[in-house]
Amino acid sequence: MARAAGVSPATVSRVLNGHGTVDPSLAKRVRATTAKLGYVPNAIARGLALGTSHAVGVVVPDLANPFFPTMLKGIGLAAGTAGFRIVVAESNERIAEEVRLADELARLTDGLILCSPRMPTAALRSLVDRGIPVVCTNRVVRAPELGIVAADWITGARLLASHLADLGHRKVAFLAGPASSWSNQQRRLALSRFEGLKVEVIPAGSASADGYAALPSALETGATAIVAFNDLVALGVLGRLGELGIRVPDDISVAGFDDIPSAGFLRPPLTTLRLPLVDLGVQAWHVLQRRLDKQPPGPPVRLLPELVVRESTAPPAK
Amino acid sequence: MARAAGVSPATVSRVLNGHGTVDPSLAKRVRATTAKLGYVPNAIARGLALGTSHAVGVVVPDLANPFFPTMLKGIGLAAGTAGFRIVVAESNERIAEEVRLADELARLTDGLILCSPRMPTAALRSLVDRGIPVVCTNRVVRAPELGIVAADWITGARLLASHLADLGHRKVAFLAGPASSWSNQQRRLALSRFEGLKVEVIPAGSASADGYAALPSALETGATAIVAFNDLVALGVLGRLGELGIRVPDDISVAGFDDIPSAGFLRPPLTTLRLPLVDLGVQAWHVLQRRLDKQPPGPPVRLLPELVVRESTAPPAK
DNA sequence: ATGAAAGCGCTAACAG
DNA sequence: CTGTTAGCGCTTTCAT
Repeated sequence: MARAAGVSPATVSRVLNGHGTVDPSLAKRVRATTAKLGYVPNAIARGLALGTSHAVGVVVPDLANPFFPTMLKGIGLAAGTAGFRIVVAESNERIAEEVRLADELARLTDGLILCSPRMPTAALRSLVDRGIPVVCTNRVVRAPELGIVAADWITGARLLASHLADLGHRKVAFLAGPASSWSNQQRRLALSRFEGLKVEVIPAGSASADGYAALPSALETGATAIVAFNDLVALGVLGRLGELGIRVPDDISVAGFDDIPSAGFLRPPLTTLRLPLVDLGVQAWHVLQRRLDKQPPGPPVRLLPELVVRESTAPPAK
Repeated sequence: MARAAGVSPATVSRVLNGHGTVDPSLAKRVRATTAKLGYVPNAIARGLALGTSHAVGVVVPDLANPFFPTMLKGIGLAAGTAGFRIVVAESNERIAEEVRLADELARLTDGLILCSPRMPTAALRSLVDRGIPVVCTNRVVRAPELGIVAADWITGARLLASHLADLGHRKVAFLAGPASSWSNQQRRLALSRFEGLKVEVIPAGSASADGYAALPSALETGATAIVAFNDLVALGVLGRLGELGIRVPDDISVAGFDDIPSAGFLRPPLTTLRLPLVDLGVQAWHVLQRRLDKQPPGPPVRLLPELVVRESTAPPAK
């Protein structure tokens, strides 16, 4: 390339990166040549020389849950503005896979955003101790150099519990998500501790099929309302309920978490806790950027979910 | 690292990559040292030296549509087995963005998988002409070195049309997707050409909100069945219909395309055309792998969708 | 079987 | 303002 334009590689680098200063006529010649040859700098070589890939790794448990893609939009948006690209990997909710991916991405990129990670705290710490800039979303872990951006599910779940209690419910079934999920623990805890509501915890999972499968057990508890770990699980619940001819909210109330895009279009529209997901992604990027700049991550960012009351919750039947 | 183990870098490289042959005792020492230091080879430098990144880029129009994540699972699975990583980017249905991303990823990776690309054929050809291994899913473009993996929507849509006609429907409304979408064109074409079914085409889009918004126009046509561009759009339709108190399938039938994971959990469960998405992803990888090995892509792979009849379709009311 | 040396494509420091 | 030089961290001939 340099030869084709009759200049040195350094000059090419200068005009392409807008550093130093170059004689306009030379610059023009270089640009003309790059255009003619369709030349594009090799990002790998550039990364090696600069010691930075201008890419960050993002690992998510499950892309099929709209929760994560929505957050990715936010991360991608903010990172793109700063000239960074994101590399996303999916762990399929498997912890070992998650650790492996984080490790691998760390070698390849400048930093990591771990979304709702399920890995042990020690593994998380080890990443940080290796000097890798990492931010963790939806999980709070005490570690000085770890960035944290998480929802305040305790307050959020209390909002929901209080909505249900106000409606007159006294006993609710909570269809729990993955045990290793911090969000799940928080939601369960807040619900259980709420005064005036008896909550039965039924193990379910994070997918619609899990909700579908767990519904009968929830029914057996005699609860008048069902709170699902997330909207996907609630969707499965709604499906099974419809199949059984049990009406929502007349016979039983149902609520979820996350407010995925479909939540408002279901029949009945789902009452749920909305998290500003795009914003959450943007914030995660900003915290990471601070770490990339060798600055401390700053205090944990906590986002408050908003209760979205739709038609799936109502006073109990009797 | 090499010094720490008291050997040359070449030897380290040999034991880590299992190439050449090294004295077992040396190999052991190297391995011990790598373990102690927690040393991991720098993927970037490795990429430069090898001339390959062992990564492929995947660009999708919209991660929020479960269609794409599901396919990504397939690609990731197959690619991972072959020691490749995938880098995914989202174009948000914007054509210019899509072209830019493809371009950028091409510099960074060894090959490209473009999912349902909306870019002009010329742009697609330009990528191929630059010698980049690329495979295109859900779009058929004649170009010798371009790999193609696509659904046979013509046959698929005919399956659906015939199901509807057999039920007794004579007039259906098709809520069309993005005009630049090949799938949309194919589906619309096959439907329109079907004998014995009058189809009214209503512009909608690819998201639930588009279905929700377009429903009134569809109703005005007096159609007894609505076919949505995809399941997400159908979801919006179902939501609006419920809101209006119009019963499905008693008053009107609804069908979609794709069979996203929620389709079976909706009320009523949605009749739709299922594509083996994970398999589609796996196939896309295999075709790309052939190109990475400098082989021709082979003939276009066509997958036949399967009609999944659930409860959202029934004979027309009157 | 092993080490020394060259080079992947680029950028940054240093001369001129 | 521009070319020359060195080097990013690794792999791979080529000698030994």
